[in-house]
Amino acid sequence: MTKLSCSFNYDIRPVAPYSFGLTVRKPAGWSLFTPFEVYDKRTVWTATHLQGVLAGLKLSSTGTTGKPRIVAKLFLRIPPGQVLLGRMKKELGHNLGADEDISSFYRLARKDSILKHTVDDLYGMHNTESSTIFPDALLAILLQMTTMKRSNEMMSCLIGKYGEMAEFDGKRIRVWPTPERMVRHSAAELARACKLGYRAKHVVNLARTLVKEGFPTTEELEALPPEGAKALLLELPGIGDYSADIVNPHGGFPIDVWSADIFGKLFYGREPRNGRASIERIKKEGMRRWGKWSWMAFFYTVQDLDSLSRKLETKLRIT
DNA sequence: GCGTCCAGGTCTACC
DNA sequence: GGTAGACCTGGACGC
Repeated sequence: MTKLSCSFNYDIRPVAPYSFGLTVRKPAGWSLFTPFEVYDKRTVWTATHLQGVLAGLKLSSTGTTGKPRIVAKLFLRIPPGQVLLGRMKKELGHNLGADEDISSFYRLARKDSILKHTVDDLYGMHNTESSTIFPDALLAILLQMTTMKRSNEMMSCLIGKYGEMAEFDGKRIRVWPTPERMVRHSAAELARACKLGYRAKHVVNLARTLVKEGFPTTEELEALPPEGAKALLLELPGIGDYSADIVNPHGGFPIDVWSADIFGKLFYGREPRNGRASIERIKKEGMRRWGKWSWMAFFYTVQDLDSLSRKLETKLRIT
């Protein structure tokens, strides 16, 4: 347990439209930084690593979607220097999607027969990300070749046993483990403790690669061309085409068996007979249709399945 | 109760 | 360069 007793208050002014509620607590249940964060009406308590430092966060909205304002309270173990604090604030704003102008995506979406519904339903929702690729990469590995129920069990166990606990503002929030923490453990131990099966060796090998060879941060990957970033991600153990599209901060169109059913119905009016065999075809169609906005299109669609099912009179598989 | 199949992919050996 | 088969685990299903 790490006590974070040093705190700093400041305001974040996101680029409008920005819905705080939809962005920090996404309709499909995707967490902001960790599955163990706590919500209370217009406030979220969460924790993550900023500039490599464990940080507790209390975030509230005092604005509106059209005129957004986030009141942030940052909790740290020891006082940082002014330069480091400034970098952490900037990184947090970026990770919250506060600096992202989504107006171009909205212009495309308004003309699209599927997306026009999603941007009405989820107006102002922004994409969010972590400072390093490790949490998303772990998530992607734990989603592979299993049911959602078991993925969630593996994820909870991994974070519960190996993630650091941040204590601040009367809350205790556990965060995704860092690669440095994971390299202390063997694949056999992880397989036994959290029943990760063959995924355990991917988790350990990935952590070892990141610690030993280093790897660009999310911000550094964003500075590369999208395909260059993806090529680097594909070199990592346990990361294939689908996982790379989840992890890539440029976004991708991460089609797996589950989403192939959904987008198959949306594109062609019916679920593919063989989901796995149709992945390539459906992925190509999504990329053709939405281009550089493919990730945002994917993101908005999967957050809005319930409403889309009703509006398009198409039963979409929620889980 | 037991055997088989398969689930929100990736890797490797083989051709 | 393309592709079949193996890979942990546990729930669903048929018998």
